Amino acid sequence: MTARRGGKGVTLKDVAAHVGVNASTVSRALDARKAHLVQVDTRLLVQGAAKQLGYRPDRVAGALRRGATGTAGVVVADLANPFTAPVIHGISQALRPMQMVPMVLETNDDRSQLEASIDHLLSRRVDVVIVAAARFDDRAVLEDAARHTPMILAARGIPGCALPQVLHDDQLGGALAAQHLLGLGHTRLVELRGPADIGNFVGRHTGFQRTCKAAGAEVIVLENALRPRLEDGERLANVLLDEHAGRMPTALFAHNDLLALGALGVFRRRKLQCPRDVSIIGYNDSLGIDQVDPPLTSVVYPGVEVGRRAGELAMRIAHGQRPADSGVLITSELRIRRSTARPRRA
Amino acid sequence: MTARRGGKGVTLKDVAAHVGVNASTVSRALDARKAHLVQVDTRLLVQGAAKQLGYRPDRVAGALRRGATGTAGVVVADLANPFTAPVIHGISQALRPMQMVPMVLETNDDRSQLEASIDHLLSRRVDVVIVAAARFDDRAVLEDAARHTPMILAARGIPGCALPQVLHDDQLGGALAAQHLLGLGHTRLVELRGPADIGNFVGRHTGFQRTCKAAGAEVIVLENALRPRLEDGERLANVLLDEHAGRMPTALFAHNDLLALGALGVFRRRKLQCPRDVSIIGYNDSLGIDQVDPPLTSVVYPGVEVGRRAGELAMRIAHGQRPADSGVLITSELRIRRSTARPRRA
DNA sequence: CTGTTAGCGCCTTCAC
DNA sequence: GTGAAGGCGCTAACAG
Repeated sequence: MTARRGGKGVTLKDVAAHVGVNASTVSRALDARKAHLVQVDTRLLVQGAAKQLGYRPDRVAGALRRGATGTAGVVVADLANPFTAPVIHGISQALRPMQMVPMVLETNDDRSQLEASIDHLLSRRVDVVIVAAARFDDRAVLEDAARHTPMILAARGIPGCALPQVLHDDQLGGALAAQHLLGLGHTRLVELRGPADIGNFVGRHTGFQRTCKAAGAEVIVLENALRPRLEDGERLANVLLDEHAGRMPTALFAHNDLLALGALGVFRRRKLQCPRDVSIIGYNDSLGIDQVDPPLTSVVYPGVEVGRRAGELAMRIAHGQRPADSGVLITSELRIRRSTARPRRA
Repeated sequence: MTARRGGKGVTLKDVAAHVGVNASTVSRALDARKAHLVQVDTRLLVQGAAKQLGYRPDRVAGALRRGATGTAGVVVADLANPFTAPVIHGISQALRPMQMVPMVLETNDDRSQLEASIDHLLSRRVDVVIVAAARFDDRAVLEDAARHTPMILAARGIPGCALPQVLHDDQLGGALAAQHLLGLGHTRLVELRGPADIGNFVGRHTGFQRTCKAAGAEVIVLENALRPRLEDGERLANVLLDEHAGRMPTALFAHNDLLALGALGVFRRRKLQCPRDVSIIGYNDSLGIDQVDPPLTSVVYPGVEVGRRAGELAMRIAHGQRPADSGVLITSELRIRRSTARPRRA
């Protein structure tokens, strides 16, 4: 079927020679945008020969010539975090119709890996970079890189950053969580906070804190999680039980479902029932979280939507349209399940 | 800090002009493998100038010249499936030290999208392709593509395929599941099978079936899931309850955790208790599956390991070492939790 | 409509 | 140890 020459690929020249025309003609005949410049019968001839010889355009050479590679960089913190995959999935959805391909790199929330990733991507001349791994102190690095290649922030924002940002409204999410718990009658609450240099967690905290304050409720302050994972949820829950035993809160807002699950496990082991003794509310509405015991109330994180919108914005930018809306906030909603209830009579 | 010229990037020539040497010298001075060919002081001069001007090598041009792009294609079925992320994570771990960058494409288990993905990747001249989305009838397409660019199969195998394969031992996994259930005393079982043209599910089925047969146990045959997701688990569980009400099995082996969770939900709604009325065993040992009610017994799928091994093999191949071991099987283990128990007295 | 020419930025001979 | 030249495969600009 597909032919091959001496170990190397078939080039435009080969096709041209085979048909007996010039390489430029082949180039034009095979480019949808220019095919009309070529006489119908030669075009057909060329297309036939191309298929017969198994010609596949070399987009590396094309990219060098044109200055556009048809690739987008995607920088994420951690692929293993269940929060990440939907975002990439959304980005991927937006790229496909534009025939763009993502290069996906992980930072592990490490600054030098972020820099290395950006370096790789810019060296490979991606047309645009989507950063879903930003921490506050990465701002200078990112803004600097953006002077060479357009960049946008997705999923994780940096306040005041000059780059376009496509974010979820974490502040609203935090407020929704607070409203729900306050509405149930809780007056002493606690937060399991994610790292303080990641916008999402700051937003969730701000929204939650502000809403609780306004209602005159008490919020116990715990240290932030180092990484918002199961183990840190366990650690913080133990701290809470050990150091605040006298004044246990009746409700807990975890900045993500993993932290919530960690806490839930510790509570169970230490004989506290949810929601009887503590109501728990998570964040992300992760897959399967409704099958947990008890099914977890959680703020929906619309990861696919965030990714898709970021991807769409990136595509517009890559194609030279610098759009007016240099910021998108995607709204939240709360999925109420059985892990939250009225507090027991005090 | 970083400089820029009239909207374009800094090139080798710019650095050369700045130092007053030839571009070849700059090229050599900045290439670790050739730097020794350059006098120490000119080398330092060049390196200084490069940094000062903010020179960043153009790997697109380099790739054209050298014939290697330093990129690997990664083809997955579905990024939103929790099974996928760990595999990519593992691949990513293997690529990083080799300074290679993955281009990640999704097929949605659709043949034409698989072909389009491969086309994209080969056009962009990736050095190697890792396919983690293979279905049995993709064999010809994949083997054909492999004549142009080295390809390997990861996570999902095709029996008898000529490409190197890095797989998990699904047959062992199915056997482990069966042994566990048989050991508990179950004699009438059922399988929630994934699609029949995906190697993993065929392997799980074979291992399970064979082990049950050898023990003389009865396995109820249900149609395969169309997609191994929650909804299909629900659908098949309903089919089971509606059509096999008279002879309900006491144990269920789901080909993945999502199918298991779907079935679990239906059973609960229809007043069957797990594990009292039905034992359930899943596959993948997904994150958080131990927090479900009841905590799910599951066969571990070592996705990160599979990805890492596949990535390592791909790296060796990309660097020209065609290795002897054209197949790797990664072992399984069972995580026993509370969703499986002895059957009730019949 | 088609051919010719001239690079895109880099790296690898081959000279010196 | 360094420079000059050529070309990877493609496409845009300019002729004809």
